[in-house]
Amino acid sequence: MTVIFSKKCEYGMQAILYLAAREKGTLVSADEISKVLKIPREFVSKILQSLRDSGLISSSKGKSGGFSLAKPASRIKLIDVVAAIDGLEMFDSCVLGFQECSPTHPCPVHNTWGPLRTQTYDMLTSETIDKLKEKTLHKISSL
Amino acid sequence: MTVIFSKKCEYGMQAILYLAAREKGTLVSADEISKVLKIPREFVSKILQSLRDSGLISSSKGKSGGFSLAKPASRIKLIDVVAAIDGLEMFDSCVLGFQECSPTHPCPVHNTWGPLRTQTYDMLTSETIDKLKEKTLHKISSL
DNA sequence: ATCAAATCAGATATTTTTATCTGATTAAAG
DNA sequence: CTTTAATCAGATAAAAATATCTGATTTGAT
Repeated sequence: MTVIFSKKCEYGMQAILYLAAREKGTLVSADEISKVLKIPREFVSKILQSLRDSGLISSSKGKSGGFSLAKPASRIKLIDVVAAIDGLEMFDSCVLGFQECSPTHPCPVHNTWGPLRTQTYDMLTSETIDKLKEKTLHKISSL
Repeated sequence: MTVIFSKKCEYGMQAILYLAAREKGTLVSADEISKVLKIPREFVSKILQSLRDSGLISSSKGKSGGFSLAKPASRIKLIDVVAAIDGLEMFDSCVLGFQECSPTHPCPVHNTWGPLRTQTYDMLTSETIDKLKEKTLHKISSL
């Protein structure tokens, strides 16, 4: 049973949205993120580390350390998080799992699937973390 | 890294499409399906068994036994295979992984994601195995 | 200086998915 | 009636995804 993105990726998107929503110059600890978003602490910690490695967020160690966005929220898109965690393979591999699936050797749903995939990609590319800030605040307040 | 459907589901869709394309009253063995579609024999065998349990295909044992569609290809849709194998949870769970995600407590991408998901669902619902028969034949001939 | 609170890296554990093995059963054909 | 080619059920194995543990390091505050 699949749900588009891996748990890691879902958590990563939640976390980075939370960072953007929560941000007022202060650093946010993995512990806080874990508690608010109900993600296992050590797991979200690893995910945050990988997002840092990808350059989307930055971290500082020691007491009162934590995480923050590495660049303006307006310059971070959902697709960046997907690319960093799940990769973009899903956007150019065959939905029916055929090895080669191209315009010259299309799978049976190649043409109907294509536009849907493109729309999905475009959506993830146009949604910046910044644009989603208000909605994230609302969502968080209901957790 | 996710690709929408599980391997099982991809293989299941390929196999049922193959059955429809291949069908001229004859039964098709798991071995043939495995070879043509390059799916591990015992694995596709299990998948075929589960599709039989779901009532989409039927099987007969013994020499010259094999599998065939359990009903007219025009009455089998891709969504039936997805429902049988991966389940339909992906069509009503939150794409960002939030526990509750509803119009009253929407996740940040609830409204942009909704239409895309609906379109995807509709596509899988309108594509019958029968309609995809010709395209499947073309695809098979290139394997 | 010591303590406390945090990240960090690497190892380990658990669960799920993917794949294979074993042997039983069935049924057509020689 | 024996052989052969197939499904079938259940167990097992291997790989990947998810989650946890351990202890080291960093850094601000007491």
